[in-house]
Amino acid sequence: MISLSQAQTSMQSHDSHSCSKCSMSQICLPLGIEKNDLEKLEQLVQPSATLHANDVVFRQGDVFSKVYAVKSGTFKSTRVDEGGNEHVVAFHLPGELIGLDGIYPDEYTSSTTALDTAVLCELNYENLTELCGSLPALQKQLLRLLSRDLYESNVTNASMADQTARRKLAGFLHNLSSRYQFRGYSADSFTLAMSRQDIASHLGMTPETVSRILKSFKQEAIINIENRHIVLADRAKLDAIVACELA
Amino acid sequence: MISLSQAQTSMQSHDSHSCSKCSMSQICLPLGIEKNDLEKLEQLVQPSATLHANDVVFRQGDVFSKVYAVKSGTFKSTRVDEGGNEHVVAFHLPGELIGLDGIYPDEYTSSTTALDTAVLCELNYENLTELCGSLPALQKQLLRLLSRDLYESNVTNASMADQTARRKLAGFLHNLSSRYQFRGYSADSFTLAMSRQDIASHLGMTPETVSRILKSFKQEAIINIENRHIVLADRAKLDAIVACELA
DNA sequence: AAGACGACTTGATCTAGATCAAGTTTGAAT
DNA sequence: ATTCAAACTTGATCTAGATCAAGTCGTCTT
Repeated sequence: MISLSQAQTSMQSHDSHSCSKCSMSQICLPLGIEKNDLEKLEQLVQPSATLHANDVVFRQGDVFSKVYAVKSGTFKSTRVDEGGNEHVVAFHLPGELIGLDGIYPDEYTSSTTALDTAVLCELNYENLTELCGSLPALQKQLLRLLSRDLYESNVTNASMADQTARRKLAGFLHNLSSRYQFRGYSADSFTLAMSRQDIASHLGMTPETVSRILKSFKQEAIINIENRHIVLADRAKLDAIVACELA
Repeated sequence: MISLSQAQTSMQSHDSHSCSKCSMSQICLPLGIEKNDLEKLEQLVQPSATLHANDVVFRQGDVFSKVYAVKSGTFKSTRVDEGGNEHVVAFHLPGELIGLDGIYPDEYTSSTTALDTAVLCELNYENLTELCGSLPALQKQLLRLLSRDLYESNVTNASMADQTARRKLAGFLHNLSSRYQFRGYSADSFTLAMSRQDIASHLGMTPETVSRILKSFKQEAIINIENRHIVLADRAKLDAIVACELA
């Protein structure tokens, strides 16, 4: 793993950046902002250099000062709890904000690392909230994105408790698929950026169970999976498992 | 259960209200706002009539328009997932905001009901965000409270996955205790407003397991529990279970 | 191309907690 | 006070998934 200081050094900004040219602008913070106001937001945004798998963005406990928007690539946030167990709290796709749960405690509550080649946009939180004061549309969108994270976290909570491992995993694939589709990628065919171990940790099960259930999904022709490339072959069956209509 | 319309009728506002006189003002939205600005916030706040156990505040799927601050009493939010299973997503204590996860989808994502005698403060969300534009301190606090909810939800997630039922339940009692203490109530002696069933649903286990583990905690002199009144008798042992230092 | 270390899979066994099935207690309503 | 239904407890059994233990495969390094 790359050290924090190394990671930070590697995140020198590129010179040119423009939210208006970014493919995520209709999903990310700029959504709803007038074109002439967009410049003000762009002045706050510091794009990162290209990051690689295992590069660390920030560590749990670091003083909170910035939020990050995913421009491309995938990230995971992991948290070590009071008992010393590490859990994958969330995966982050392009257009999503990272670090918002650090606002309240004024420190990051989880560590975030890149899972593949990725680029971030860095925003100083103080400056962002200040700008929100004069751009109602920006304030609105920031609150919307925070609310979405809260909603996603609550849903994950609900679908993790109780449920069988099959259903959790079906729900996870379904969720990933929707998020890819929302971003204009294929809903049925994508590459998992995370390891089986990461998936297991996120869903509260063991990697062995993840492996066995993916295999059973494949045998039942619900998915086709080859290493980390997955094809959702039978959406109806997958949804039926999520909806508890199928064992 | 009282119907939505009944509940709404029962929530006629009281005439007088003042955040400055509310005992939760240093925990709730008013935190950090100048005294002369506080009036503007107070004009937005509509206090509810006294609510009683099982009164419904809003239902999952209702159009989002208001957020609610708990003035007194306890609430639970429950969500029915795609599979038709109901889960307790969160419990809400005085000074906490309810409904924030409805901002993004523009509808409430869970149903909220009172667990005991309680009073709410109702705030129109549009008016609230508008006021945030002119009161930076209010904007800051709203974002902080949203962030706190996100953090709490993530932690719940992490501590629910994986863990033994003993640890989940110890963590739950620890969390409740901290929140009571933060509000100036006793950290070691309180009454559970929620049923064993609700606790079980929130933690992803069965009521039988909750019952058995509470009994074992009592036998080990970690807690003393009589119906819904609980005394945390051995904080060190409880913390040790949360920290996985004790079976 | 060889080596080596993770990542992943597969199988055998074990157990925490679910499920099923009665009880018992509690507190609200008559 | 009595009744009743819901909340809670207790016990017996069962099972999904954890754990333990070898494997095999993939990919990065040299």
